[in-house]
Amino acid sequence: MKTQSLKQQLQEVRRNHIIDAAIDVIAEHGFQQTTIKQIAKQAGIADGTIYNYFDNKDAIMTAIVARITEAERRDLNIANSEQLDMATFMQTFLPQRLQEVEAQLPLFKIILAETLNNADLREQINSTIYEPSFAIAETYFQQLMNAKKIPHANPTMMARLSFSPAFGLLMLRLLGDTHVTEHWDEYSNAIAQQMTHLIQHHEQ
Amino acid sequence: MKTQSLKQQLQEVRRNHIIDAAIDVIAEHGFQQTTIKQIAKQAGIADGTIYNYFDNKDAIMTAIVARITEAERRDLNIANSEQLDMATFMQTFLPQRLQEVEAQLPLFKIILAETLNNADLREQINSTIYEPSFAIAETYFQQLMNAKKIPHANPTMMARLSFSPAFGLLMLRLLGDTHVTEHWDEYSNAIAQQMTHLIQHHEQ
Amino acid sequence: MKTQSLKQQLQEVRRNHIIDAAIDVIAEHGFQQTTIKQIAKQAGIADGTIYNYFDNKDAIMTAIVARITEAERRDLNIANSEQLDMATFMQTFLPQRLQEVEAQLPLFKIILAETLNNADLREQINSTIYEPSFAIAETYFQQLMNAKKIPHANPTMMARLSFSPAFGLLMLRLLGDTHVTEHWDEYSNAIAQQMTHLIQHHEQ
Amino acid sequence: MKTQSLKQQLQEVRRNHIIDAAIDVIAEHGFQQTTIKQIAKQAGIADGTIYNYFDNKDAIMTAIVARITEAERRDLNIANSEQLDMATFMQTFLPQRLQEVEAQLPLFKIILAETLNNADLREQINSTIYEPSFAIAETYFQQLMNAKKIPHANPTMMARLSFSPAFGLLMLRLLGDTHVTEHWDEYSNAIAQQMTHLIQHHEQ
DNA sequence: AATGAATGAGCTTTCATTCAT
DNA sequence: TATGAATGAAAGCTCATTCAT
Repeated sequence: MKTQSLKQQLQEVRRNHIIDAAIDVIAEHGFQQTTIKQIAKQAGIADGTIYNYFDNKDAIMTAIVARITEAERRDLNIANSEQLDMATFMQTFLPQRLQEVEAQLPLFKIILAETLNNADLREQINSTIYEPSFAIAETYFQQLMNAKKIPHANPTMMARLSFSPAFGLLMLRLLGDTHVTEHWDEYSNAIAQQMTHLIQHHEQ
Repeated sequence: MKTQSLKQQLQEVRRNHIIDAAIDVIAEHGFQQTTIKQIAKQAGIADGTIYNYFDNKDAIMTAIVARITEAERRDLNIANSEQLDMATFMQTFLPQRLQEVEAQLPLFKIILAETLNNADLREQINSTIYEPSFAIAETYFQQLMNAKKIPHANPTMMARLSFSPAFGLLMLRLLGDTHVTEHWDEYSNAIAQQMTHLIQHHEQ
Repeated sequence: MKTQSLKQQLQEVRRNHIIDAAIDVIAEHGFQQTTIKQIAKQAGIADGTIYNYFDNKDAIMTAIVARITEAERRDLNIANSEQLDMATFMQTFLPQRLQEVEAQLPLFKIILAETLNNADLREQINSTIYEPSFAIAETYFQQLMNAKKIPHANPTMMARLSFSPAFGLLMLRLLGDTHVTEHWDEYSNAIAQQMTHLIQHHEQ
Repeated sequence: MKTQSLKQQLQEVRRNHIIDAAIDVIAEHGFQQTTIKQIAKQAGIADGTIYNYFDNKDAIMTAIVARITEAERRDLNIANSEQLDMATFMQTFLPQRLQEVEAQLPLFKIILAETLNNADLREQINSTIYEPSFAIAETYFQQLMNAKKIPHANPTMMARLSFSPAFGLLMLRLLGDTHVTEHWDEYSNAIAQQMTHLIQHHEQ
């Protein structure tokens, strides 16, 4: 555990306050469309103050990405360490995570939109989150195949096909589908079931 | 069919030429990051000339959206009119459409990114493309249910769950997943199968 | 001779117009203290227009320096090519050049002030103007020494000592000495005489 | 002598400490380019503390100027009071002072650069240092003329012409001439000799 | 119709200055 | 008195848009 001086802790609090404010306004209109003035206003501070906490506007995006990256790394570690059996994973862990996603929707929206437009960020997200996540899934499927618990197939493709429904559902949510938004819990459960089903009956 | 004067037809050709150029450069770095100068250069014309064909920069985005809207409307009409049976639809029409998507990836990317950032555009896309498409699917599923060809379920939710895998796969592609990109045909076929499977065995 | 298209000539004219305006205002308050807005106002154009002719503010300084550099190079070539004997050089060429300096005082002031504060510019001026000028003078003195027309001495030091009076006078002028300003012609003649005298009676 | 309270003396010490720090950093890149933060850092204090000793940034420049002004006034008084004969002045006092200049080069550089850019400061320096210095020299030369120790001439012009070599040499030094920098003692002696020579043989 | 130079609003960023601690 | 975070005016620069040619 890190011990921080009071001053450092205050700095951290204020920095997070700015990131929160930034997420609020950026989620509304996108990163490029959001001005430093807007973020400052949302945070209730002056424009210049932001530059006491971030080198430049891009550094705010970096901090937002770091937030997701750290959250994901934590989750990956959990997923890795818990060594759940498939049934538990699919019926308990996955739906839970999908439901948790709800709290992070603005974050996902920001990063997704920016990732589509920014090759550097795309590369970064790919190498720090996306690929490691799929690598874990692939290993997992491979183990299940070796143990004959699921039919033999290409684990790389299987991983992508298995997670596509969840990705797609997330997109529908982000694009503002009313029914998905209003019945998010049902959908997330259904998707988890779907994934289980797909994995069990997978054939290439 | 509208008959257009030669002058109008020429106008239309040049307008489309500008839209093509715009799609090329916008797909690279996003709409906001693309300048009128870049579009003009790509189109081989002067900045000012663009304003003879579009009221302002936003109108270019509107035109890009219109292009997809029209393509979708055409496809919806076909889907509607052809009255395909489910097997044909799933095994022939859908994979074909997913493969066709490849040619329109830049277009999807642009519109997706912009849709995430722009509430007005989101609303517009929802009402002109998204909702009508799902409405058709819902009706279709309802008919299948009534004919007892598939199990009874909530067609609204079923539609969304059925198309999520395809949406998700498209996202993986847009986010630059190497394996999906390199094996697009296999993936699109697999997704079509998956959708069929999901619909057949749907239960809520 | 370069032949330029009309468009290029117009560009050149407008560019020079901006440089002229820049010299006017910068000579008043210095480069750093002068804003793009001030230069634009002096030139009678909008701020943004300046950026059609210069990449950034520094490029304006570079252009100002280039003006002096080119003028100096021209003069160095003349001095080199004319192979003047010492008497002619000291009594005709030098006073003439000192008097001509008057027209370029604002330019000298700007570059001098900036040179004192900017190590990069200092290095550039040193290598393109300062050192080549002294190199010519040193060679010249060396030749005179070899020909026994002047006493033997260290030509490097001699060059610097000989030109110091002229430098010093220029400084007095730039610093606003009233008497020097009002009797510039007399001073410039006297300095030329002084230099001749110094060279003739040089001893280290 | 003023008697100051301990508090006042401490104040004075800290104030001078800040001025020293300011001279160090300003000499590097110029007054405008130097920030209060840089000066504070160099002085080892906080930004805000500077404002306990100076009203604003300009006041620091004023203090730097005052330092030179006082040094000059002290020297002028000495020069005035000592009533040196010309030979002693030229051969002893002047070279000594030129060599002393070396210690004050950063100060000269700062003030020179700022004087070129700032008309108010120029006026101030002129009236407090420049003109009084030349006035003394003029009087001195006048006395020598009256005593027939030097040829009759215009003492105003003579003063300026006599000191130009020293000014010029100082400029070469400030502009970074390598040879002058590395042989400063030789140059300062030579310049003193030169000035003597010029005064002795002066003719207008 | 096509051009592209000119425009100026609006952006990011800097930094002298203030003031609560 | 010393601190340094907060402030916001003002800078350099970009770029959608206009319009004389």
